[in-house]
Amino acid sequence: MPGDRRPTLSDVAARAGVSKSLVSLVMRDEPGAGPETRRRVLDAAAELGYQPDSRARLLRSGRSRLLGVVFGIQHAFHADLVTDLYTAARETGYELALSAVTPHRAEPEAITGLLQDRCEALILLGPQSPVASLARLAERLPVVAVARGVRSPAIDVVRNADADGLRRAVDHLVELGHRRIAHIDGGRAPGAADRRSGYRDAMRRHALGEGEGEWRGEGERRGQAERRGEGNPRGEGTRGGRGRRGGGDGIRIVRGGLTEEDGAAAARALLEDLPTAITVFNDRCATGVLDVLAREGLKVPGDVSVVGYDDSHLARLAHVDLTTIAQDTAMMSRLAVGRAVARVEGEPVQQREQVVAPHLVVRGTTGPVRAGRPRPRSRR
Amino acid sequence: MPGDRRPTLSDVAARAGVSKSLVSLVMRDEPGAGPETRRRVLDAAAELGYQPDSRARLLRSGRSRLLGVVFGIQHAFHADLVTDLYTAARETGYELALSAVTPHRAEPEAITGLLQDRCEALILLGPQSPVASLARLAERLPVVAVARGVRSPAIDVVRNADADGLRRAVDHLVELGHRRIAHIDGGRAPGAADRRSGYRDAMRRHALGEGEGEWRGEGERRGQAERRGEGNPRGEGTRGGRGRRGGGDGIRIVRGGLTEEDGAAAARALLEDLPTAITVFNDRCATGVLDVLAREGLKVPGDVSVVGYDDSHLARLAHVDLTTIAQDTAMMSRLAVGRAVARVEGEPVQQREQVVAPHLVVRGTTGPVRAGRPRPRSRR
DNA sequence: TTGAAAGCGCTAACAT
DNA sequence: ATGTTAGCGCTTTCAA
Repeated sequence: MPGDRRPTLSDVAARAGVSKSLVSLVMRDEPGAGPETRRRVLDAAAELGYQPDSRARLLRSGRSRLLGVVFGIQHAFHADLVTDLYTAARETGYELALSAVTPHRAEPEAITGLLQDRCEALILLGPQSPVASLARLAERLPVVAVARGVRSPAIDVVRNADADGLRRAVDHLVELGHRRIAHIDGGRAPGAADRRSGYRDAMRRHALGEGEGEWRGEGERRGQAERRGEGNPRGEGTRGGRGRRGGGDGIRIVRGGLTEEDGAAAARALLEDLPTAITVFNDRCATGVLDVLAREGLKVPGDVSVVGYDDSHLARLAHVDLTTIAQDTAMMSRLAVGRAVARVEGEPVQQREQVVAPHLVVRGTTGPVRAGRPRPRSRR
Repeated sequence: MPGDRRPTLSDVAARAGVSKSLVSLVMRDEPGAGPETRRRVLDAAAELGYQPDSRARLLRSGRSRLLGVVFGIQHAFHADLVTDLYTAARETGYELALSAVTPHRAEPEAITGLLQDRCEALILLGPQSPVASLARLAERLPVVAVARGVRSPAIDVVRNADADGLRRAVDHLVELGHRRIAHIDGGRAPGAADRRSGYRDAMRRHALGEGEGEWRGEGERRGQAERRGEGNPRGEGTRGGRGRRGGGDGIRIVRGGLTEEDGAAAARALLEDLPTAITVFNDRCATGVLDVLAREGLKVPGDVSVVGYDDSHLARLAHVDLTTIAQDTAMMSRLAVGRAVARVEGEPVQQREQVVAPHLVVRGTTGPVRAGRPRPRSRR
């Protein structure tokens, strides 16, 4: 019952009739113990239900072999990354210490916890802290930012080529014959600026770039500041912008966001003058778009094609079956863990930033462009 | 830079010109140090960027003040719980240690990690392990199971009154005039059996209970075994059952599951003979139902009313706006943490099982029953 | 191959 | 109010 003291190394040693040192060796699978001794020790440990105390172990050895991971508990994409991070870490002999960012637990708090646990490096998923404070953090221990480009020489970055991803989405749609292609963006979310420019570049490359209009309902101009992605990417300023176009092809960017709701709002804004294809900031947002389209009685991909981003679980669901741009989370996780370990072990490092190529996953929401204008069946 | 040794208590003591004990006291905010000393120590600590080493601290004090939390990283509902668990823990002076279950990291592994961290109690969200192994675990330390009823005297349980929840859903629909009410269940997921019986009971109480038919496509009969909720609740046996009814009111249960996909499949099965209202195992599954209904051109709640379960983020999204049964995650989290702490501190405990009442949250997917039969616009 | 002893950074008990 | 000492459970010398 919970009340007996837990067995320690000494208990095992006593029971096996050997010294603590031997038990220590055996438990860590180090060479230096005879086979017979090894067996006796293992038996004793099993009988006592001995579990090594990681705290004492790490205290003494001076290192924790712990990689701290900060993630947003509400982010499906972070969940995918964490899953792969566990796998990647297992191969390196380091353990993961998880610390969640929640609506009531901000990033600094999540980080502090990990520092007290003496993590040897930090892997931050989509970090929201200002670059300056991340840089300060990096003075204390290696910091790897994943899925957000951080412009600081002190911080390693693993991200996917966002611009490239959107280029692939547009290329795919153009191949299918689409010319009226809109983009629902991610506002100030990490990666959103790059995805916007990827969309813009691709449109121009296909000679669909003329006639770009205002895209923010508030009439606010896009500035440099937003490229830095500072501030909270969620929950503010995501009201759907009004896409104003007089017809013809052209770049058309509507303010979206990270959530289903953002996507739904943006989709409603597009209904006035529907394009034949929509590229969306991420899968979650695309789900909201699909939902609105369905309620309007529009066929996907018959009337409108939709491309998401992330290849999250959502996209793979049979009834969603979303064509999307996949981020290679397994690769990104391996790189993040690898880099963290390299820094901890003082290995030389080439490039501070590692960019992973995304790839297109064609599913059921994209198809050839149709003749004639789709009409929404009704307004909700 | 990462390379200088981190400052220790002794460093701070030396810098402040006092003993380690004083620093220790000050850092823990314990009484016993003069105000002047306190200030000097705090300054020194700040200048050095000192962070206490939780491992050493806990090693020495003989306890970890750590509550281990095992959660499924893909479960949105678990994310809500973890969010609230952090909040609840903060008030008790205990810290949370998170350990995720992923597709490549099973529950036993997640638990082992926490044991090595010397957690003083374990809070398991929707544990999947067999009761026997949970009971064995409970011999070593207090174990609290959340959101799954575990029938073992050794384990504390915090769950919501699932049957009651479904009763509320049915009552609500009946008040709106519905009589043809179906239930899409959660298969063998934790809580699914209770929700089924809640649905059944409520239907009978409203004299809508006659005429229950087969509900599993496989022709399999419901047995006692499934009530125990053993085995993997995900991914198997979730093919949509065929609801066979000849018209008239009655109990109608269709096999669903936990995911959007399960809901979509079940909804398609219902299309043949559409009820006026559907109660669904959970919000995620209900989302799949809504999706299929929208694609069929059916109005919600005009043609069909839908009630979910969980009041997860999904349900709250403006464009989903799902009427649902809310589990009080804040309360459940408080109870779970409270119980874990009580066990750790040896306080006497009344009931092993704490059941939280769910409540109805009326949103936009339920409305008065309509005259006439809805017709699906088309088959997908 | 094995064992004895020191000490990781901290807290608790006991001085002063 | 402050300092001294011992020792948590383990790993790491170092010696046998």
